Amino acid sequence: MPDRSASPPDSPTGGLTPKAEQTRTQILRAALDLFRESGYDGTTMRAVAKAADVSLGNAYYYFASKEHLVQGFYDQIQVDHAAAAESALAAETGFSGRLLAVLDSWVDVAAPYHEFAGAFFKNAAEPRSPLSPFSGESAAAREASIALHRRAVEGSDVKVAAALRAQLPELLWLLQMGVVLFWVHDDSPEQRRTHDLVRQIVPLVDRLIRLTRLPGARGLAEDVVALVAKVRG
Amino acid sequence: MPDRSASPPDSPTGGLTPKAEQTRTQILRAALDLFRESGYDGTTMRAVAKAADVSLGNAYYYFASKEHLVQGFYDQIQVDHAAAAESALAAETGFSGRLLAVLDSWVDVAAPYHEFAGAFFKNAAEPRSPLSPFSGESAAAREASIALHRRAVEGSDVKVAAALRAQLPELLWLLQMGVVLFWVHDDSPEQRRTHDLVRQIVPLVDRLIRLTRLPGARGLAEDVVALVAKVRG
DNA sequence: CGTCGTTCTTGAACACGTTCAAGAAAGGTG
DNA sequence: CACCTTTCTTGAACGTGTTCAAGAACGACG
Repeated sequence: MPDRSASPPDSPTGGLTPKAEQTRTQILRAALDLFRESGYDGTTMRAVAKAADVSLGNAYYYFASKEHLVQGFYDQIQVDHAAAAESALAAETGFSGRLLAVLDSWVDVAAPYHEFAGAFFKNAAEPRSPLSPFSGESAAAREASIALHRRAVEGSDVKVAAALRAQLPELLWLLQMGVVLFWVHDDSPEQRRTHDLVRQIVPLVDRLIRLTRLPGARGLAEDVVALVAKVRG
Repeated sequence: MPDRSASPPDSPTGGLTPKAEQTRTQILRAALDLFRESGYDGTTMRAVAKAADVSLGNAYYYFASKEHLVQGFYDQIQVDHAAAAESALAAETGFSGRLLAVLDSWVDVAAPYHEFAGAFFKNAAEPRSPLSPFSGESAAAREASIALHRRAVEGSDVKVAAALRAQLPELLWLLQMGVVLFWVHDDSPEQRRTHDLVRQIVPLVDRLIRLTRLPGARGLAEDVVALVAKVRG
């Protein structure tokens, strides 16, 4: 009796895949090409299968759904962002500059996918979707992104209230999610408005963080941290 | 020659509808009932049409798509919220209490739709969707919601930096959007965690606002307002 | 080699959202 | 009343994402 719930390699480079891992990447590559070319809705699973030289059913053997193909896009952009941010970070020592480096490099890296991203962004917003940035399936990418912000913080000179320090990278990641939300809605050419937003908001964040060391604000900062900690669980 | 782009009453209670407006509400009512009962994905347009005693094609004559049926849900919940918040506001004079009244009453009013909301929330997140809270089609509901927050601010004793005062209702509306985002992802029974979030974040916001009058923070507040103003355009 | 269990592959079939050509009612206008 | 235009109504048909029963290919063990 064949396994009813035929679950193939589920993770990007899942543990269990002999050599037909190649077929998987073949499908994924075809999908990303078509997504880029015709957008998400404009790309049919039949077209993906044909471009990858497999049958329709076979595509579904490797990817549980069309949405799952998008996870490949996530992984790709995350890797690209990590590389771009890393080289931008090398040139900056101030906190402000380093945060700007991380945020701005994301906007640059994501630029080619802007139109396509708008079309499938809705899927990411669905709570139960594996594509949600808060989902368990996205944990790896999320952690990697938070780690990037941690590097931005730790490599800098920023003085921050002790209680806040540990949580800061996660809060900055949240800020980045906000930037992404804005970016997706940004119709301006070259996403100039998102660039402007980033450039203006970074010094504000910088000042806000330094403010947390003032007597009147420290307690507030601690409460914010406590709130985030409680709410995250 | 019949009008090719057969556009029927587009707005909720659009100007031009003789008496067959009744058919429209009939369909809408059937849809909302089914949505509540079986969720968004579990409800088919065929089922809606049958429940409303019209043909499938006729449902599409009145509503351009399944998503457009959801606008009815939006309108309903906004009206309910306005009423609930109004009565809650009557009992509160402090800013903190008034803000809590507005946010908490939303969570209460929306509770019956929590499961259903999660299923279609993705549509609202799509930039080009008319259901997006930032879209032109949602402008009316958005304005009404902002007006509610304006009432919360103006009826209270809060002292806020002048520059911030005008923008505050809009910022609070943004805060509410954040609460909605959290609510949609909230799996806890009765959405207890969202209630906790609201109850904890309100005093924080209260303190944060009062802080904007301190010398060290006032400039920052003004810059935030300037940023929001620029970014909104 | 033969046999069995697992992994992989296939295309037909299903249910759905949506479109469309065709026509029925309804509402003037003479 | 007859005629025409506009509004409304219909169900078949299309293309889509997804499922499924059936079997091919493969690998291990005797």
